[in-house]
Amino acid sequence: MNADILRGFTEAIILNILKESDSYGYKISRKIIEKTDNLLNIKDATIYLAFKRMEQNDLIRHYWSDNEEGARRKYYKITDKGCVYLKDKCSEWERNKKILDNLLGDAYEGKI
Amino acid sequence: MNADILRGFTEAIILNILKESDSYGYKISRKIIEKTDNLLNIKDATIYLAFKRMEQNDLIRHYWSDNEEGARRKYYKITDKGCVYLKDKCSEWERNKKILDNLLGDAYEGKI
DNA sequence: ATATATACATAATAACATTATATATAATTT
DNA sequence: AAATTATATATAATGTTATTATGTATATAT
Repeated sequence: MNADILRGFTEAIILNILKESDSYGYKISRKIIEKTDNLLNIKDATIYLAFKRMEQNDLIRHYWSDNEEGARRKYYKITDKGCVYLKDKCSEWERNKKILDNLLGDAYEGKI
Repeated sequence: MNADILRGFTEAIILNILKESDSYGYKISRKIIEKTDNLLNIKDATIYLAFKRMEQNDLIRHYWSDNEEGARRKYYKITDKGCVYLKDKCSEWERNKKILDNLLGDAYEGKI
């Protein structure tokens, strides 16, 4: 449940969810838990902070939902810049996987 | 060259090198650069800070080299506890790889 | 003689995730 | 009806770790 390895990738995780469809904090939080079978639980505060950073960097933009009933929801939409960022981050992830696999490679005899 | 994804894994990288043979800061630094073909350059200060933390947690122990000529070297040796820690970190890495692959999986069409 | 490589160390800074806390509404349970 | 839980957003305080900057010292190469 330690999310430290994912440091720096919270934004990419969120962006990849937003690429499928616009969404909002609470739902994204639940989706990550569901998608990872409860192995990764990114905290609400982490997500809202990431939203803030990403909107400042124009990776996402928000709008408020117009539903009268139910609690208000702040929806986010990925921007073109966000798509590029996501693609770059995926490349970075592939590269980093190779690097760390290489550096830890021979420590594996007897995996999980 | 961004080492942020490796945050939390600097210690495992060092321990894996120490598992092969006792070594010291400068040499480990060079070895990581060499092993990753210059893709990962963990800074000296990062390594020495990691040494400090790991020695406090009894993952490694040091001794000074007795060579009269040449600059003095502080060698480090992995402990049993360090071996266990390394093994755990490798499991964690395998687990985290699956999680992030899962979460970024469909953003891949068109890898590096 | 000077520059570069080797070698260690610490303080200051930056970045990001978590915890704690606050607010508010809707739905469910007792 | 009251209390609890789920839904929903937000910020301040804290903790961890990596980097940059800086300092010291010796050995080697130019």
